[in-house]
Amino acid sequence: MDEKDRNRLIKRGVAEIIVESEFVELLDTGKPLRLKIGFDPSAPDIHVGHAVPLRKLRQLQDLGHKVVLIVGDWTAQIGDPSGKSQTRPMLTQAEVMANAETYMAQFFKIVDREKTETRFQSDWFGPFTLADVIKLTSRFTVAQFLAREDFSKRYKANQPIAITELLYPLLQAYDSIAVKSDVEFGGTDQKFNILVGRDLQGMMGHRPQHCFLMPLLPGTDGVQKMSKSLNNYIGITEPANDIYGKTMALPDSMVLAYLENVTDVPDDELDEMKRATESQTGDPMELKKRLARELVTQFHDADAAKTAEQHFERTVQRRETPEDIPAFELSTGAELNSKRLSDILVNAGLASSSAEAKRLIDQGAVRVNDEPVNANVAASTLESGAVLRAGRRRFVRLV
RNA sequence: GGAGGGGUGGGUGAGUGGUUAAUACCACCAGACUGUAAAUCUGGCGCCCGGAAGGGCUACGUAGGUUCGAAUCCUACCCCCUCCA
Repeated sequence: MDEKDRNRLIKRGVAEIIVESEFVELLDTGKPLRLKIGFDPSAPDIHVGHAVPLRKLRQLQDLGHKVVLIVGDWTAQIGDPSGKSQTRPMLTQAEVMANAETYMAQFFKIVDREKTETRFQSDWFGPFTLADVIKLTSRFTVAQFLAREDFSKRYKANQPIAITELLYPLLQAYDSIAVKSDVEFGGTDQKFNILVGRDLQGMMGHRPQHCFLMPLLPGTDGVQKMSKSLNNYIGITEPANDIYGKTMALPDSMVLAYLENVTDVPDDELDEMKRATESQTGDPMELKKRLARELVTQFHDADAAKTAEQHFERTVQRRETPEDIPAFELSTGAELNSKRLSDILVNAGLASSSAEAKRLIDQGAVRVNDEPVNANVAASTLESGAVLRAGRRRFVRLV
């Protein structure tokens, strides 16, 4: 591996490697490594933020290394202490399996299934006894765990910390023992947990794993990290138009970070983009379109990217009506006569309640055949074939 | 076990008997502007009925109660935090 490739591997889209020099040495031995990554089967939607570590795994797989995917069916019941976590509802075995399958279907859109070993925590935690738990917990102190930022912050702010939450890093650490991992992957927020695994391995006579920490991608709001619960995410299974549209709605300041971390735009091209952005000689919208195309191509294909771009240019930039819009069947006769525009908006899914529909009408967001409609007219005035629009991007063709 | 503080809309957080569907900020939605975005400005932001005017219902941890009227008072319960043990 030449210098350039190696740099790309250990620098781009990587926040920190612990210990980097040792990891590089290990890599150079050519020995196939066991790359650990885990997930909790509680919220199985993978978004572009998750793609950062997954893409890195893929790169390493392509060099001959093996991914060990851990289904956290025990840790899912605790919930990773993110600061707001509540005791989570226990998942049934069936729910765990269903979630795991949903997750893996997405996971393997990025990671190579052939070079992946999937393991369930219950394999080793199922037979765990209280004696094992005590032995495990006795290796660490409360002070060590309070060093973790989440915990210390909450502790100082008089917010509850459940004892089970303290167990979370321990379980995750023990996973590393169980699967004999050489390297563990995660976001920078996983630093503490992964290091506990490294420590535990050392204590138990295993070779300590290296920690591969990836940056947390900011969400579409440009401020907080991307997450489903903040609704600032781009899901990798979302329709092409949505991926494209959400990308275009990103603040300009996010574009380079996304290009660097979740696309394969060549390094020198990326450098050129950075220069152009800094000197303000580039075209920010073109750059963002490039990103949007890259993402759609990655999670769908190049054709879908082209179509999505055309759709965006037509509907958002030129505010025209797109070509293929969902049809909504108007009822007929007496039933129709008793309804009004607001009812149709709700039934067609353009508004979530009739109160919202009326608000949209009042605010001039509703158009019929591109003509604003400012009154809640009778539904009978609507003709089939007409295009009903609410806001920028919600359309329906009446039939 | 004891003493004290607290639970309000997606979030933070006002509100101590009526003009409170509930201040403010954030988030969100729509409109204007625009290069997509950001910024800015304007409006909105529980649900239902009604063309509208307006009306009704539900909501302030849970369940009861007092009152013409309760997020606000009372009782019980649940949960959280702090200090003491």
